[in-house]
Amino acid sequence: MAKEPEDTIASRISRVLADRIVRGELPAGFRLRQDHIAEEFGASHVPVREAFRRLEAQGLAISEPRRGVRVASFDIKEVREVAEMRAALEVLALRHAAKHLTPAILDAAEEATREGDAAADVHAWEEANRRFHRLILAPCNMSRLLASIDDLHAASARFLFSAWRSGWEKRTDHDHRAILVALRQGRAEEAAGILERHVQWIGRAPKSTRKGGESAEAFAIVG
Amino acid sequence: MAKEPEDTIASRISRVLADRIVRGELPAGFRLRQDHIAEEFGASHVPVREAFRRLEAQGLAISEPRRGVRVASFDIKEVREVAEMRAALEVLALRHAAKHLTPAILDAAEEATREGDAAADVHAWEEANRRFHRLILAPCNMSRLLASIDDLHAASARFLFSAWRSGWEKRTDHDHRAILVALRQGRAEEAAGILERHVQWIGRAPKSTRKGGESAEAFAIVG
DNA sequence: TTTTCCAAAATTATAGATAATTTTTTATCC
DNA sequence: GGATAAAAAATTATCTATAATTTTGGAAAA
Repeated sequence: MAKEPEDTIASRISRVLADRIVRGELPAGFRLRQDHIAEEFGASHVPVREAFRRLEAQGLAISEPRRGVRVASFDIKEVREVAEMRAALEVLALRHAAKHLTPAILDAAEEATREGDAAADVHAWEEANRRFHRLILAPCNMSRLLASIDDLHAASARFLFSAWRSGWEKRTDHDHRAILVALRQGRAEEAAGILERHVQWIGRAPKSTRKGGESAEAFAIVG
Repeated sequence: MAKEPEDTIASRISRVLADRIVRGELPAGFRLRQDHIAEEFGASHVPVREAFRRLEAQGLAISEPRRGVRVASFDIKEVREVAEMRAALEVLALRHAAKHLTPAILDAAEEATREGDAAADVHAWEEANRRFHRLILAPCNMSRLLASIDDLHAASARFLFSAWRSGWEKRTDHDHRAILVALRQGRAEEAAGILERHVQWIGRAPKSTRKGGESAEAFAIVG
């Protein structure tokens, strides 16, 4: 039979909850009550508690002993922190991945870029964006590094979805294309430099902000 | 009352087990049986399972559904991976911490270096080394980043302890001193550069290896 | 009306019990 | 003797039950 990625109730619960947190269905500070969640999944609270420990480690929930678990809050400062960590780690991953990249992988990454440009909503864009990054980084073959980057992507996506509650307009991702051009021509360091600046944009207000200022839409959409 | 750092049985178990794994008391591949551990701690297996999830997230254990949890294996490739991640993230942390460093902090870091140089065994050295890094990085005030670095330090220490089963000889840590000199003189970028090279040495065989070759002692002690 | 205290309800953390799976042992066959 | 299969033991994953803690919702006092 087609075996699921993971087989335990705890891992299923943690995946579903992580997804809800990232998508903003569960808002920051929301209290995660173990019995309620257990009931929803038709399980007892034992696997729920295990799922909590996982979410905690991913930075998506915080637990206070005897006082329960809440969806982690995040402010713009933490978004910047995640962006800088991503920049540092993705550059590292790309430097190692570069020598293993094949034309087929780069074609798939270009396809992901096109799908991102054509995305009809923010969720579709995020999925394509994440796929792009994963495609060009996975060949580094460093599983711990990739796992860390995945967790950081989740945090980034959470910010993206929370900031982008309103309409979506298509645009062209020039950074992704420039990265691919550099990689195709074997200029890995240049690609890494573009990637670094690209990811660093997350959580920065774009240059031409109107006086409006504080609005959530005032942040650049990048990733 | 003086409250413990964390208060649940699960967190206590995970801390103790993490320590044993890092120190090599529990060898790679060793099977962690939940009932045995529960019995040792006078607890039930529920908190033990929660501790397992934490160790898994830290990369110290791996869990296969229905087949139990084992101490994570690690080879030289993973040690290098951890070293590179540490280099990338510690440089990032230091760049942010630099502007918040005070003479008092740098004095404490120098004291940690002296204690490392005077250390009588590998455990004392590791403790002092870790303290040095933590002191100069903590002022970056980025909790997620610091937590990641802590986990990577644990992985590094595990390698250090496994490689250094034999005698210990004192030596002087010139890198730490050079970093402190640069920081005292406000040359943060230079300090970051030294730190990067310093951490990158982990898991690299030293230049002047005798033909002996594969022996565990053939790796540089740095960190 | 606001504050303070106390009881009721909800919730967490843990223990003990059970079904299902994996591992080990033992017996059997070639 | 070594391989194989069945039976026994050990172990995992989960559920149900219970003690302890925290939160909630008033009632009494200021």
